[in-house]
Amino acid sequence: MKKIIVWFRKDLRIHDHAALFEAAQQGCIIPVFIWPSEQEFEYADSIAAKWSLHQSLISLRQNLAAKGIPLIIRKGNIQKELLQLIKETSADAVFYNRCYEPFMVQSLFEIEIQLSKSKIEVQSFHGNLLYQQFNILNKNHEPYKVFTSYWKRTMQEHVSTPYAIPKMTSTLATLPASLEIHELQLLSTNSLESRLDQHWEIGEQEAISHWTEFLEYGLNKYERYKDFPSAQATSLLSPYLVWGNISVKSIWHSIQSHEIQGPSTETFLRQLVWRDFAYDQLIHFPTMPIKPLREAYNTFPWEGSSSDFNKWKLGQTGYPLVDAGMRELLATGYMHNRVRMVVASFLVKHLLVPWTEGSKWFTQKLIDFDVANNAMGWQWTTGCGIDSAPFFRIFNPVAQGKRFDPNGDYVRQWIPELKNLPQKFIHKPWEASQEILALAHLELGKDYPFPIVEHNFARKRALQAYNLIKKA
DNA sequence: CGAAAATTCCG
DNA sequence: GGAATTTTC
Repeated sequence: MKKIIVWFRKDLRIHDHAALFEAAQQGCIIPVFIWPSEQEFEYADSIAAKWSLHQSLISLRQNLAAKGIPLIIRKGNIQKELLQLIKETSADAVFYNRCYEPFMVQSLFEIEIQLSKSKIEVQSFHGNLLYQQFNILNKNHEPYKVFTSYWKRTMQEHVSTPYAIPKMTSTLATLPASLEIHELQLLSTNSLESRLDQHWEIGEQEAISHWTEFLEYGLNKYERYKDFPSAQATSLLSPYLVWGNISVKSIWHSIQSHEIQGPSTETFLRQLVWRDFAYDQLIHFPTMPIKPLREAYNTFPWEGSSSDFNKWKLGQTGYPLVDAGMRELLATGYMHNRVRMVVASFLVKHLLVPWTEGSKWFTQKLIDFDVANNAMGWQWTTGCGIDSAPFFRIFNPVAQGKRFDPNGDYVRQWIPELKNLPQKFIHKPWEASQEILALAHLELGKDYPFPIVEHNFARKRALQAYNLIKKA
């Protein structure tokens, strides 16, 4: 019987897993996970996402063990470890679902050369996105540069039917060596990250039950409330999509077959397609995580100070909505999407700190950190990306607060020192009179900072900086 | 006529 | 997002 290594990477599940299903049909399977030791691996510094990887591996190992299949875990150079494993198990084939992280693509290029030399069968499958991106090109056979066109095009594509959980057999008499999950050292000893377990339950079953509940009770409210951070109306699916606890194709199909359809359905599907669009960009522009797609931005006169950057990180900018978001991130590894846009815009445009610095902070802190989404998000905000917000669209943090957190509930949740301020001043405490501040037991400059930069000044300064590269 | 609302422009 | 311009009543 053919022995097939199923190489798990960002698809840590047993449902709708193309490589696992096909391998199980064709032979006996050897499931493998390898944590790359190279610093170039995009998730090497992702403290929060590594925590969720740890949980995801526990879940995958249990789900496979329940079927009598052991998961082999390794750490090191993936090419070396894979070749070693093939030797140890005398495997005939390697099956895997395609991943698009530049590090993985580069490593795979070398691995496939090695494997073809040693006559090992290699099969890759479509599994982690809705659509096969190399099929999605515009009429000039170029990648799409506008989301709406991309969306219209993908709406005409078929999303392949999810795979069932396969019957699996393992006939290995002796198991190759495997590390214990904790030996991957994915858990940080940092006190902030060790509190992630108070906010999240990560795993395949958790992902599915979470999604089922959202589909039943949350989706119909999505359109109306998704932009209000205090409404908790988003799906909170992103942490489960990073390591593939749940299959995005399964999500898509469960929405299609759901009896209740409404305006929320399309809005939600668009969000899933944005994720595909991010990967489409990453596939065509692998430098996207570190280089602006619009070249003029290579000479942008960034001048932000490290002290401002630190205040941003800690949620001490003096703008309540910005600070609430940054504190939510520190406390939970998560931030509402609307607020992500506001804090990112503030860092880049009000503080003139390079977007790559903000991107690094998100890389470390976000539980749902994903290379493609994060790079697209920062380039979108900065204005240097594909179909991005133009640079001159500079979010006013006070106006955004009034619009999306009208009662100030979100601000009060994450900035307790402001909790007694009346609604009128919750997004601009510096305008409150001494009397009102006293009543709210708030001393500005002591309990909560004055704004580190004035909005209109910062706005003009940003536009001036932009004018310098605009001519180029 | 003037104020307010809608549209357009910038990328 | 915000300023400038045009349309509406």
